[in-house]
Amino acid sequence: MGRGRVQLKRIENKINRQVTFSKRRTGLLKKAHEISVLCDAEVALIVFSTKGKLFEYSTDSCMEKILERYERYSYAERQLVVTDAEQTGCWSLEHAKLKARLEVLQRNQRHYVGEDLDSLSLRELQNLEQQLDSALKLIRSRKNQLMFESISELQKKDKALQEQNNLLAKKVKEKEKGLAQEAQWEGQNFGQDTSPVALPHPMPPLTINSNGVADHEGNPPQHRANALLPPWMLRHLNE
Amino acid sequence: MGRGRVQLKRIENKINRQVTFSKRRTGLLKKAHEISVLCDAEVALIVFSTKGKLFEYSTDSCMEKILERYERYSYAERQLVVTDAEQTGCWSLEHAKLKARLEVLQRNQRHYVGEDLDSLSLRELQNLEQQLDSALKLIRSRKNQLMFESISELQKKDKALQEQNNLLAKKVKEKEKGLAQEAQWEGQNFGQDTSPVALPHPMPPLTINSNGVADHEGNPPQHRANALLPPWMLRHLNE
DNA sequence: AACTATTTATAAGA
DNA sequence: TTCTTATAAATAGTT
Repeated sequence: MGRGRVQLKRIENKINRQVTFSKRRTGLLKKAHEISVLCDAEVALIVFSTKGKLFEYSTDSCMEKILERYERYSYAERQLVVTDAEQTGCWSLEHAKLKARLEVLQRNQRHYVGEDLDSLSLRELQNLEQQLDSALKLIRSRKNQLMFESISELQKKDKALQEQNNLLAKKVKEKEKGLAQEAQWEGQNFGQDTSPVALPHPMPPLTINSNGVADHEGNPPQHRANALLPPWMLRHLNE
Repeated sequence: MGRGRVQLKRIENKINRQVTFSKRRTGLLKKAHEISVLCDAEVALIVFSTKGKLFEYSTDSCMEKILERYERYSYAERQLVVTDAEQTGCWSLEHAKLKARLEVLQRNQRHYVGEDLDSLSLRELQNLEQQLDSALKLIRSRKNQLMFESISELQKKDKALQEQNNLLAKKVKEKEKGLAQEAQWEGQNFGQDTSPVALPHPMPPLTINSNGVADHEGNPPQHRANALLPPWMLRHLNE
């Protein structure tokens, strides 16, 4: 569009090239703006002159926004990359993957606590129910195992303490006797309370089914555990 | 440049806009390429259509290189310089954070499906149990709601079909009468089977408790639902 | 997707 | 650079 045809090759005359650059750059930016407005498109145009000067146009002056959109779009399209610039891209890809995975997990997590269920189909709900149901069984089993371990440990301790108690009581009695004799001999007596200590919580007999699972039928399990256990046991639950 | 002036504003006619976009896009890309070659400039052009489709041109197909150059240039210009190392560090920090969060979520997720329970204390187990228990309640409630919705919808359909069926049966009978009369007159009869079609699954009466939750006590819920529903219902469960 | 009447862009000249 | 102008290119409306 001018007084002569132009071949598509670098203009060798420096002045000419500079002039043409100036004119065409103006035209290009104008056309970029036009298509953006006329056709409701989002355009980003970046031009570096030979000398390194920057000219740019972007729809609504949101260059960064558009470039980000571009990155997202083109990463989704692309697959693997290698060079320096591309290594950066690869990292960002990793990042995007991580993010996506995180989102999936978070979504699942919400489902596991019973939130956001409206987005699930009946089939999915059924799977979820099944999964939670069996998880719950495992958890209860483990919980009971831990509780019974605690109990038997405490029972052992209890027994050991009682024995020690008896032993001490015996010794004290013997000492008393000796002292009584000395007192007979020396006319003195340092008397003490030496009756055996009564244990506060005699353990009830416990029966456990074969795999260590106590039965939970229907009702709220959390109250259940508390109701079954004496206070000292609850204190023991704090790990 | 066409048969009429064009005002610089969005083309309202959708078809026109789409056509114009296509034409101008071609022109724009061509011109971008031309200035790039003729004037030895580096050009990056990104266009998103209204519908979100991407079109791009970049000198030597090095979009990323040019975008990086742009970032450097424009950051330098804005004096918002973040050094390369800093940028990397920041990004890597983000990355690490994401990863950590992911790990936490994954750990939780395992607990939610009843795995890796040995690492939990009795207290934690109890919390988990409680959480899953209430989630399960919510899930079952939602599931039942969905099922009942399906059922009532199908009941409606059933009713409508039955009515239509009756109507059709009536019509056929009338036609038959007419034909019979004709046959009397003409000595012929084109008889057809005109009895109403029997519906295969008459719905049982359903009762629902106030918040749409059917009771699940103890046993495997997945078998439960299947056992409760006739085969046609199960087919309906595939969302 | 073609066609073509016009408008627009721009090469060359001043 | 900028303006002018002849001409090439682009494209709006039409088929």
